[in-house]
Amino acid sequence: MNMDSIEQAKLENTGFSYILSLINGKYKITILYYLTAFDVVRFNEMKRYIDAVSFKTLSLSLKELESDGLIIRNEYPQIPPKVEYSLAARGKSLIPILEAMCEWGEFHKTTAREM
Amino acid sequence: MNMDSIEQAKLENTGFSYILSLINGKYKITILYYLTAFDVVRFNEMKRYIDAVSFKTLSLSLKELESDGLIIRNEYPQIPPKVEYSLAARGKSLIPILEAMCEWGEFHKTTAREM
DNA sequence: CGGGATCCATTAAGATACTG
DNA sequence: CAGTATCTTAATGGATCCCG
Repeated sequence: MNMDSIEQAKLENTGFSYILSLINGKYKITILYYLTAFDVVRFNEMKRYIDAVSFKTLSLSLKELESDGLIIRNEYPQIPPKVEYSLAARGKSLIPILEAMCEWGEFHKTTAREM
Repeated sequence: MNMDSIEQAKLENTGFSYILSLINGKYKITILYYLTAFDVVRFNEMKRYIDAVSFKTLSLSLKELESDGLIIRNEYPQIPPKVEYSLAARGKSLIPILEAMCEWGEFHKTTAREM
């Protein structure tokens, strides 16, 4: 994170802005979290885990995560349909970050908020 | 991240949902990022770094980060006013996560998105 | 300079019904 | 089951003016 001037400090085209663009959206990190915990999750199963999300938002988020290469969509051509989502290699490489966030939250959620 | 059932899988009141609630909002992580990089940043200076943000959103985000104990607002009662923001201890403890995100992004932004 | 207040625009997200 | 389509609502952000 070496920055010497305001010009260099601009976030455009940095790795940081890149990762932010991938995990924006209310439920994306949550989706990744469940895929980390359960490895393979079906559409309606994910909907049950995150019951606040709507079909539309879930569907859109999964599509974006897939096109960003973070998750894999595996469709079984059968009746009734079956679609499984799992982490792609890129997504798996995010696990340490997700776990660090989880641990940070566990540790700090009970801590007093004062400085 | 041990989860054995759907019931336990619900995110309410977990550390993970807690940290998500702190860093939601389009620019909060970015603000923390700049405070990590520059230690002490004034209001308009921050506005210049993140030039896409509006005064209102920046102001609101800083206030929320402050009330969540992540940053410290230091006001100098002078004319013209001067207000400096810096990371609180809680905020500093997030630095490893921010750096991990940064590194992940740097490494993956150029990588092909294919599986 | 560092905001607050107000009003407006844009975007994200939700509800519901429907389909292969 | 795994979505899509449509419509509606909520959340977020932006522009502008103002003040100590």
